[in-house]
Amino acid sequence: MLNQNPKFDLMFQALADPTRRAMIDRLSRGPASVSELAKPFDMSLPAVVQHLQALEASGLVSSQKVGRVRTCKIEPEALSQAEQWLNERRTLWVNRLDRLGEYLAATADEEEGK
Amino acid sequence: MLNQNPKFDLMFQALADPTRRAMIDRLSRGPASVSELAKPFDMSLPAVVQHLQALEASGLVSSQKVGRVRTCKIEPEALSQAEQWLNERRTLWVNRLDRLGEYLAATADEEEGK
DNA sequence: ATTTTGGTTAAGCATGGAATTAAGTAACAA
DNA sequence: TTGTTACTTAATTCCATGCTTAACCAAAAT
Repeated sequence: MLNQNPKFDLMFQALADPTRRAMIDRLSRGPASVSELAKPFDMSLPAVVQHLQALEASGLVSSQKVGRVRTCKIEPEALSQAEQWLNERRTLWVNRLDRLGEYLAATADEEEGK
Repeated sequence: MLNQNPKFDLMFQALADPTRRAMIDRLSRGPASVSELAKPFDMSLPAVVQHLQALEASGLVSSQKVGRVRTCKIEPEALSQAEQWLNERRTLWVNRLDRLGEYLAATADEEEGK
């Protein structure tokens, strides 16, 4: 299916939960089955699967089932899209600050040299 | 107060809402008052202020009141922290993929040369 | 002094999210 | 073939979120 347009609502929503961030953290170290993913959490399996669904719906994680085990992995492109959204806004702001700094410096120079 | 520890729950929660992302987008172009921020939205002022509170609680935005107008601005450090969280996990995964690629390549070479 | 502007507080409502338990299915193992 | 493993589905509960209106307050303008 390879849907490429970023679903920021779902992505950031998915990232807002500590359980789901822990899952991403785990998956960043390599693929895992559902029950492997569930092991660290004091939580029913259906609860874990619901978190997983949130992660998949957002595109941050994908999975495929072989036999009876579903293996999950990170989708780095999606992570990257969220990253970029933040980066663009931040650099816009920071560059604006820089230009303001230059302007103030220039103005000060003029004052000095007048 | 200058609290420096990242509140990822609140940050990503704040980012999950399109109205709040639009506000950050607006603020990336420069500071704004509450009513300036509210203008683009078809929404009551209290609703906008509640969004703003979510943004401030997360640390992504700060504001200060002078006279009766409250001026809001982006906190680039907070943006950066969220960005880094994503980046660290993504690069971990990608590097792992690279090493796996190298391993497979090396194995193929051995096969070839045996 | 009165009105307008810019924002705040509070109460209430509707929807959605995180968890549970219980029951079901399908693959693999003995 | 019978049991165990690895999930899946469904129903339910409970709390959080996003929004509304109404009433309020204090600074600025007239």
